[in-house]
Amino acid sequence: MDKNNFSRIRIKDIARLAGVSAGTVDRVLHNRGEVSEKTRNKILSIIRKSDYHPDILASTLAARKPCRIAALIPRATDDSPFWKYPLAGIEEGLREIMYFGVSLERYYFDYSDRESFLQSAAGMINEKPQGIIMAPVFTEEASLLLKDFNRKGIPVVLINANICSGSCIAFVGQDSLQSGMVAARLMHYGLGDDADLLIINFTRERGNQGHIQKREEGFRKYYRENSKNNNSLLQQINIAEVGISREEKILEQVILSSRPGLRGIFVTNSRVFRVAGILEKNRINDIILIGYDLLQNNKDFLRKGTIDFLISQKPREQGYKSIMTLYHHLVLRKQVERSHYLPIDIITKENLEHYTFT
Amino acid sequence: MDKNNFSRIRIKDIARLAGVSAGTVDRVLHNRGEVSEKTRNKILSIIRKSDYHPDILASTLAARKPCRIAALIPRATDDSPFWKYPLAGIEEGLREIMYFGVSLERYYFDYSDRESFLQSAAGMINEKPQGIIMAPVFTEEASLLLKDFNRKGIPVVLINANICSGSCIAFVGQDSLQSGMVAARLMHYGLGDDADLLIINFTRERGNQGHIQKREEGFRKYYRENSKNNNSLLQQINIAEVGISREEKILEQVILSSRPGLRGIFVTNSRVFRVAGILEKNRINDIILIGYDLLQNNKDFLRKGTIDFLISQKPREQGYKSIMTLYHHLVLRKQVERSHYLPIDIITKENLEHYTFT
DNA sequence: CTGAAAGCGCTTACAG
DNA sequence: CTGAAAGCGCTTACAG
Repeated sequence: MDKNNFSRIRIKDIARLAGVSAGTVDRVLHNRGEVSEKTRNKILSIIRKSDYHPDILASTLAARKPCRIAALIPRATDDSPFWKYPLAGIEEGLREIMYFGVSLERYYFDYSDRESFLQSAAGMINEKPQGIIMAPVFTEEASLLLKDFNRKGIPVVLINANICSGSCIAFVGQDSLQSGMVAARLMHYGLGDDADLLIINFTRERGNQGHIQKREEGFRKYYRENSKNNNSLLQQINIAEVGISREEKILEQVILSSRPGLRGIFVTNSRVFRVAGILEKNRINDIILIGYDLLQNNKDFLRKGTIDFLISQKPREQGYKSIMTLYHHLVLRKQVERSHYLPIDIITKENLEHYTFT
Repeated sequence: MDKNNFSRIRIKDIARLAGVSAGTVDRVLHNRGEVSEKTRNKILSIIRKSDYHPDILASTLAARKPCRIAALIPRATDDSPFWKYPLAGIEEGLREIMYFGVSLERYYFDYSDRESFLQSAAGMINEKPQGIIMAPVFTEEASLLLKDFNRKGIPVVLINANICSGSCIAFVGQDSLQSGMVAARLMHYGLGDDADLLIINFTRERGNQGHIQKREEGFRKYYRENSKNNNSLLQQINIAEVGISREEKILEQVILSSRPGLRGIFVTNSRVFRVAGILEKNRINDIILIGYDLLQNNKDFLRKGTIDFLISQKPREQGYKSIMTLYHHLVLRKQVERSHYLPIDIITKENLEHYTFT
C-alpha cells in the first residue's frame, strides 16, 4: 500500500526556518523583488531542500484576482454546427476550473467572413483577457494577431488548425495528413487495389483550407506507398460552395458518369452527408463512402449504411484540452506540452453510440 | 460577448439578510441540525432566491479534512501490463485534484489469484477509505465486498468490468458486446461473406471472463444480423493458459489445418500477439487478424501489418474517469452519471501514434 | 528591504 | 438553539 500525501510544509514553516516573515518568503516565491540577495538565497535554499508545494487553493483564495479567458471561435450555425462541439468542450472544462476564478468570454465570428473575424478579435483585445483560445480560420490575419498577443504577453492556445510558429503556447487539434492516411487505409482495406476512387473537396472562401488539403495529401500518400493502384484511378474534384442545388447537380453528374467503375468516395470534410444524399437518391449502395465529423446528418447516414466510416476530429475534446492547457499555464503555472494531437477516431455504425463525448 | 461570472453571494451575505450569524447559515447549508425550524426556513428561502454557490476552495481549505481514495486493482506484470494504464489514468486525475486534499492508496492483487484479491481488499477495508475504485475481477467475491461497502456507506466506482447492481455509484468501462460487433464489422468489411473465420479465447482461472464472453457474443451477433455467412464457417477455440509452448503448438496446429480456407482470426483479448507470432513464424500474411489492447507487443505487430486492427479499451481514460467521478461525488457533491461507457477505439497502423493517452 | 496585520470565504470548536 | 472567535495557507497593502 502506497500513500500519496501532498504539501505539508507551509510558507510559515519556511519563514521560521529562514528567520524571516511569511511576507518575505512570498516575495521570493513570486519573484517580486524587494528582497536582499542574502535573505533571498537563504530562503531559496531552504525551499529547495523542503520540497515545498504551494497550496493553490489558499493562493487563489487569497489573491482573488479573476482569470479571464477569451475564446475566439466561429459561430456554430445550422448549416455548419461543427463549432458548437469545441465550445461545449471548453465549457465542460470551465465548469471544472471556475472555482479557481477562471471565467470565459466568448467572441464569435462567421466562418466564411474574414471581416467578422477581425472585428471580433478587436473586441476581444479591448477586454484584455489573461489568456486566449483561438481558431485561426483565416491564416494570415491570425498570424498577425498571434504576433500582437505575443508582444502583449498574452498566452494563446490554437485550436483545430495549427499555424503556431513559436508564438503560441500550444496547439490542440488533429494531424490532418495522418487522418487522410487513415481514410485511405480503410478504403484500401475494403476495396483492395485497382478500384476507381473519387476525392471530393468542398471548398469555401480562401482561408483556412490548409488542413483540408492535408487530408487529401495524406490519402494520396497512403495509396502511393501501399497500393499498386495507379493514379489515374484516383480522380479528384473541387466543389466550390456556390449554392446547394447547383453543387448537387455537378456532383451527381460526376458520380453517375464514373459508374459502374467507381467503388469509393472520400470527402475531405464534414459535407459528406451531401454526397450520401446523392447516393441514396440514386439507390447506389455499392460505393464505399468515407468522410469527416459526427454531425447529425452524417450520423444518420452512417446508421443507414450509406456512409461507411466517419473520422472524428474530437471537437469537444479539442475544446476541453484547450482551456485546460491554458489553466495549467495560467493558474497552476505548470509547463504545458506544445502539441496536443488528438486521436484520429474511426467511427462506424457499430461504435457510434459510445462516442457521445467526442 | 458573454460573461461567465461565478458565485458572488457569500455565506456572510446570507447571514446578514437572515439576521443570523454565518455559523448558523453553515449549519443549515450542511444539514447538521441544531437550528430552529423557523430560522432554518428563513435561511433556506433566502438561499433559494439568491443562487448561492459555495466557494469550494474556501470550503476545503477551512475544513481541511483529507479525502482518502483507495484503488483495488490488479498489479501490472511483464506478462500482463494492461493494468498499468488504468493506474496511470488514476494518477493523472489525482494530480488535478490533489489540491482538494484528495490522496490515493493503492491496493494491488494478482489477476489470477483469488486469494490475493481478498487479502488486498481486507487491507483496504482496514484503512477505511472515503471512496473506492475497484476492478471486480473475481465476480462473486467482488459482489460480496460491494454489499459490505454499501452497508458502510463507502461509495464505489467499478472499473473495467461491470457487476454493479445498484450498490455502486458508477461503472467506467467498455461495452463488451458492442466491441465484439465492431470487430466483426471490420472483419466483414474486409472479407465479405463466406470467409472462414476463427475466434480464439485465451481463458484463465474462472472468474471475470464475463466481458470476454460478451465480446465473442457480439462478434457472432454481428454476423448473424449482417452476413449470409453460415455458422459453420465460424469456428471457435478456447485456449487455457497452461504454458506458452503447449498453447503455441495447439494454436499452430489449428491454424495450419484450417488453411487455406481460413481468412480471418478474432482474438477476444490482448493475447492477440501470440497469434501474430505464429502467423509471422509461418509466413502467413493473407489472414486478417483482429484483437484487443495497445500492449507493446501488439503495437509492434500492428506496425508490421501482422495485426490488422486493435480495439482499445481506453484503459488510461478508464482510470482517469474513475477517480474524477469519485471526486465529483465526494468533494463537489455533485450527482454523477451511473454508466460511463467509453468509446470503442479502432486502432490501425495509421492512427496508432496519436493514441498516446488511451 | 522587511514585518505585522488584515483579509479571502468557509468551518469548527466553544461558550452561553 | 445561536453567535463570536479563531483558523485553514496564502496575499496584499501599509508602515517603518
